[in-house]
Amino acid sequence: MTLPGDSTADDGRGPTEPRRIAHLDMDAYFASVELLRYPELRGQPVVIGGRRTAPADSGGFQRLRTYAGRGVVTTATYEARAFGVRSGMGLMKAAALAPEAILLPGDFETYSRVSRTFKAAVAAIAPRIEDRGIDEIYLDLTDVPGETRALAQRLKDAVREATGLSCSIGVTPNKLLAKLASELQKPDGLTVLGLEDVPARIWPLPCAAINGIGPKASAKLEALQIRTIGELAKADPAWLVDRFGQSYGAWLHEAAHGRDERPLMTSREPKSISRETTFERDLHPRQDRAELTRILLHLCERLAEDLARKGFLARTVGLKLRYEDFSTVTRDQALAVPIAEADALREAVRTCLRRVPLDRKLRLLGIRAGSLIRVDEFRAPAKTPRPGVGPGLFPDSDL
DNA sequence: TCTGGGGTCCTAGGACCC
DNA sequence: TCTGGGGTCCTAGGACCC
Repeated sequence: MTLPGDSTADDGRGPTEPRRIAHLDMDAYFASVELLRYPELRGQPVVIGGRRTAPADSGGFQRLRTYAGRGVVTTATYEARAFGVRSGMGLMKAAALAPEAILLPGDFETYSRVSRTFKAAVAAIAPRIEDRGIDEIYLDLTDVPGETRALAQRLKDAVREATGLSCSIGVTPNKLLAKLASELQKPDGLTVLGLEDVPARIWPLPCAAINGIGPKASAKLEALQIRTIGELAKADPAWLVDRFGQSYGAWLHEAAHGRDERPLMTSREPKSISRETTFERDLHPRQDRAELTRILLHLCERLAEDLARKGFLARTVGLKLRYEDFSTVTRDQALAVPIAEADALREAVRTCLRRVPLDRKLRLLGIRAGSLIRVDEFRAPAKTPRPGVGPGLFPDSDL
């Protein structure tokens, strides 16, 4: 995937001069933040995940084996990973692997605050940053003075100074390689690679190590006898295009050779805001109608709060249902007038709800505000009348 | 052991307009 | 009477990422 890069902009470098792009990734982030708070847990297997339960136990920590529910592992310490525990794994499965591991509920407010702290520390040294979520960023070091490795070490030191946490950094000519490089020596890693290092350092890795090759593509490649990035690099591009389509096939070939011209995105506008929840037990649209209605109204209120706080209006509203068999359906509704209030969201959701099958138990409800526009860029044509609100969201006839 | 919650991007068909 | 191509919007689903 080659986009016109910004590497030849008017920055004094020649057209062939490589960029210096860093990927900085916090090590076992949520778990590491918790270890700052509970140093006595250091060295133990600790798993973050699940919902905050009632204040619970008297002083002690909850053991994973006592968990019952539908939560997944958000992060695990390296000690817990040694038992095979992985991010995204169901907590019940993790409990079978590491029953004595400590289970802590996530505290996202704290993780966000620490995230802002480490990003500010980095920005003081390298201000061109692409935010990639709570625990990772890309940096453009091209115009930051200093020898590459020393500069990367300075960044690591600044993060540790500001937060007490370790991170791993990869510095390479582009984002794709930087992401791969930051993983190579985790935790507390520092890896500098050039394009010439790709055969020795990148080609032995499995294809799924590449950002953008997920479980599906990986399985398909494996079925084609392609397991490593090196094997992918040797595949004929036309053959890849035949099997993966023009766009993805061509990108696979470029990625395997470590080529990537994507520029850093130092700012972006959100495209959608959503809220969803998985129930503790599956709910039936008929028998549990009242509870489902209550949950959906609560989601509308939370989404309305999000929109108001961030200053956006929605021009489309989406509904998402997940059935007991994990199959998922979505319905979208475009709106003549952008909305943000809970009542209006509820009316839009009601029209979506009329278009989905409600004959099976549900495990998840979600709603989404899409095609966002900023409140201050939209001048409402006076007061628009809203449709009246009825008693329940789920229509009697279907339920 | 059945799989969270918040996002982005891509594809593809149909409607509709020029 | 039939054929057409391009562009945009809407909708649904799916892959992928953190």
